[in-house]
Amino acid sequence: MPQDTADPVGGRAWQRRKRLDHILATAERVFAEAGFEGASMAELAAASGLPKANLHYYFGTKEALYTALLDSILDLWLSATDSIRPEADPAQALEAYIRTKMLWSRSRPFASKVFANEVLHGATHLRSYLAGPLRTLVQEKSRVVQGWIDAGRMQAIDPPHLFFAIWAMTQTYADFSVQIGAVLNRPELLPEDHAAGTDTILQLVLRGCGLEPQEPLPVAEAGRAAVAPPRRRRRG
Amino acid sequence: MPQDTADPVGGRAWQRRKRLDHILATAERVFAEAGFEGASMAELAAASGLPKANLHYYFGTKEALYTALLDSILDLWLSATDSIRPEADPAQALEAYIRTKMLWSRSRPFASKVFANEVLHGATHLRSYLAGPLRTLVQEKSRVVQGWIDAGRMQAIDPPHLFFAIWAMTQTYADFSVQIGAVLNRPELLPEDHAAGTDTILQLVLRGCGLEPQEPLPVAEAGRAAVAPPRRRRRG
DNA sequence: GTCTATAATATGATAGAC
DNA sequence: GTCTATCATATTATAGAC
Repeated sequence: MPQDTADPVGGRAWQRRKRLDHILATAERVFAEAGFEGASMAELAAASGLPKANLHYYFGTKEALYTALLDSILDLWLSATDSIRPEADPAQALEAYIRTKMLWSRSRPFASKVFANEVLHGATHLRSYLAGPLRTLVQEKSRVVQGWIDAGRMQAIDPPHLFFAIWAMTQTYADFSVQIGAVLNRPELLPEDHAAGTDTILQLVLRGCGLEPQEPLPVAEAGRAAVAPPRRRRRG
Repeated sequence: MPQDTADPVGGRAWQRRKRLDHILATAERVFAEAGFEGASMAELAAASGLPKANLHYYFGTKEALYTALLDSILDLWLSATDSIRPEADPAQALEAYIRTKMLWSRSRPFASKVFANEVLHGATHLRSYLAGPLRTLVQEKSRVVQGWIDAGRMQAIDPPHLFFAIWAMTQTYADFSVQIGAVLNRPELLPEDHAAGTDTILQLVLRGCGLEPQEPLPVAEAGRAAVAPPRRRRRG
């Protein structure tokens, strides 16, 4: 061992990274449930099984820990729109986007809640992200959607507001899961609830954009037997 | 003045009521911006122009003030679904409901944020409301919607999840206004932004439920001129 | 690098003068 | 009824032993 700058796999830096990730994962849950001010360093320490001072050693301040957590969430956030490309089929692209967002609401509900809490309270730590990368992304993807509209490939709609609607409908299954669970009379949301939500959102967006196969419409002519529900795959 | 139990208009009780309402109105804004733990009694006092002890005199504890505020918000909340009645026209009823919800997102954004914050953090103070009056209401209104579907008056859809989607899309213009404003590059949302949002939500829901006049659909046949946007009244 | 003990401050709540 | 002064506690943060 001629040099002590070496840091092989399993070394100190890796140990450190592992501990940082463990703290961040715990903080995601605690901050999601209590908010920034509602969560105390004592609570965060207890939840991660470490002494309070240890958290300060790794992150300095509570706010630094919080912003590190936000950064780790935003990394994930921007990549979801990959399916929205000019050459893609509009229906398939929107469906893939909605399914991806719904998957995250189920797999990363705490991340969604931390983000929601931050925006709800003014996005003090997110201003530059919202007005920067996010706005750029929405502008870019809106041009793609507008291109589909101009080419007659889908019904006209205001593209940015379409994105706002999709974000709202998908993220509500994470952020407002307590309300949805209470209304559906469940202790917590089941996979089939997410599946039914996905079906509903897909129907609203795809039909709303004129992208669903238009089955015989039940317009003014009642008296017919109830139309069969347009059940999609992955039904619960 | 033979009896001192009299309390005419302009009397002490009225003064008291006025002051309570003033405190609640201020608290709505402060709690919306900071959350329950994030808002301090000192901040609430400063915002309402009263000494801290005065707030404690009127409400006792911070939590009592907060729950009083929540109650005043819930009173408003349940009345929005009045238009959803069996004999109503589905399209008109849903449109009226969506417009009412959007109006509140514009006129009472702080109330919406307080509610959102409470649900986001587990709805500790709202459990009985969510599992009680709200669930009952959703069940009742879902039967109405299912009746419309069974009568062939609209496309099949999962009624509770339709309500979740409408809540999410409309309330996002209050709860996430900071994000929407940042993306649209505005210091704050303009009336025309709310109008464009209303148009988008109406299109998704009404067309999504098979309730919009089905204009010539731009299905597979491109090469045609861009279809005219289905602009609704009150456009910005 | 890790953790116990403690400092410095902010907060919810109240006693008691007016 | 109203408000100033103050208490008791909880919180962030750090000093310093190991």
